[in-house]
Amino acid sequence: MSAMMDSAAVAARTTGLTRPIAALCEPRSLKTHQTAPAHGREGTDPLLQVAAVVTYPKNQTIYYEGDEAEYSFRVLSGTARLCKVTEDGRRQIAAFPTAGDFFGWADQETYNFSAEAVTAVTVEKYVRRRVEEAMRSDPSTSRRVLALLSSQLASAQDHLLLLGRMTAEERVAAFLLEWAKQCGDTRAAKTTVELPMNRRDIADYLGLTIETVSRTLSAMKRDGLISLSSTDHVRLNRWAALERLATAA
Amino acid sequence: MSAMMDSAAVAARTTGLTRPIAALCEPRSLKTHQTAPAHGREGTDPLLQVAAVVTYPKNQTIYYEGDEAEYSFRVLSGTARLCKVTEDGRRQIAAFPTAGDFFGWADQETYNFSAEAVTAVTVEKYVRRRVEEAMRSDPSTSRRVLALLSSQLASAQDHLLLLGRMTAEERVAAFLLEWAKQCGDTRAAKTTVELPMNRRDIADYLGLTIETVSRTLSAMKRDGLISLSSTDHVRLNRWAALERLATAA
DNA sequence: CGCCAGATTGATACACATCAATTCTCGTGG
DNA sequence: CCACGAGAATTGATGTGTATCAATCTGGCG
Repeated sequence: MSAMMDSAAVAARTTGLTRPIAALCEPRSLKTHQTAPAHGREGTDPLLQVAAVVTYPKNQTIYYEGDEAEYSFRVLSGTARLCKVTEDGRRQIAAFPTAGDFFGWADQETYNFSAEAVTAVTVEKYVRRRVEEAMRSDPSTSRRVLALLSSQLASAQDHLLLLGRMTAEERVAAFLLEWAKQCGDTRAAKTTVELPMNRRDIADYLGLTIETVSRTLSAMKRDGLISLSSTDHVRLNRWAALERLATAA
Repeated sequence: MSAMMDSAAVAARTTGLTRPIAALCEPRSLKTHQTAPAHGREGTDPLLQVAAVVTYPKNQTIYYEGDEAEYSFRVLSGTARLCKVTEDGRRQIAAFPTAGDFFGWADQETYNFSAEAVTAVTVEKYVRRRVEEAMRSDPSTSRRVLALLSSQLASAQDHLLLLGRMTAEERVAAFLLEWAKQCGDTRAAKTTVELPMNRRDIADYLGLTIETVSRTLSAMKRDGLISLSSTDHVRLNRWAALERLATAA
């Protein structure tokens, strides 16, 4: 996923692609990597355009908390982060949207979290007003959006338990498993997870410090739970043991 | 606390009232008739029922995490709590739904948090399948549900910052203000907030222990930020100071 | 009045943060 | 190809905020 990063010192580039709203209503899991969509390349009339495909380079801000919530997004490839920073610099990351994930839907006027690119990230960018129109005419669109939202809600709620009640070790274990699962690595005995984000991002997601994350990973390595082939490649050696930690058994 | 417990050794009681789905979406009025009282956690024919008004006594479970998510709810009066408990007994409360709040919507098959009555709580109980039908025929219902869901999502995300990055003092300040605001007490210089939940509930909502909550409240009292006329009536003496704490300035 | 669950307060422990060096990684240019 | 930075990660020493353990205290109720 770092292949395209360099060329992306350029700011976000908007293609002229038009995407059908159907992409939102697809009944099947959206977690499939879909590369360049069918090139419909119809008229560039912005009014006819429902979704544009946009790529943001690593670390670029997609939108700021407080911005008018004019667009919503669906990730095609790469990883983003949704975060909030206090006045004195403390940061909390709410989620790392990856391929198939939806973000930026706000019913209020403004976004209440910022969105940034962890790696170079390609998204479908929807004009919210258009999506609302589509929902009005097509109930299945509503259902799809509803499903996406409620799955986001469930994730956020699960994360509350992690932040409120889990130990550092449990948080890290939960994080590794969550990432492994969503990478599609289905509990194969020994899977290797690639972590696109750095230690600070992980720490801010887990409500810990970089040092604690690092120490915890080192301890897990020492105990044989994981192996670290490189700083961002983790092999899960003892899935069951990690599961036990993650569920706070 | 045992005031009503006796009369309420009985399980939740379903009144004969029929509520139109209109409560969820102003314009329409699907009418159904359903008078069967029936005790227990169900007992009425769900197929005929769009929304029944049900009252749960203090501390009764409305549904369990993992139950099939057949109903969703809207609070008419009283306070509920949405919580999750780990195998070893740690508990996290995600929210305290009060009048007007919607809960129990899950797109998955099962609830992923339990719901319990903090005080006696009266709710509108919707058969989800019916709501889904209504959404299919009336887009405004979808919009309404969507708005409710996304506001829940925003609250949950805000709470992530609190649990992940705030100190005990900041958490308690944020909690008091949140409760004061949602009680409609509009920043009158000195407002008194009534807390329907006990210290354990507060602690489990804020990711702290009872002792820490208690100590923090005592310290705030000592410093003149608040007054405690009784254990569950807090007067906010210095709103601005509390706001400063709550926003982690 | 006296019970008892809930709340407060106190003493101490400990998990994680903070402060402070290294060590690792990797991109860059000689 | 290797030296060289410089940021990122790790590791170490120490501090501290909150948990834990343990008494009281309080207020509603029989």
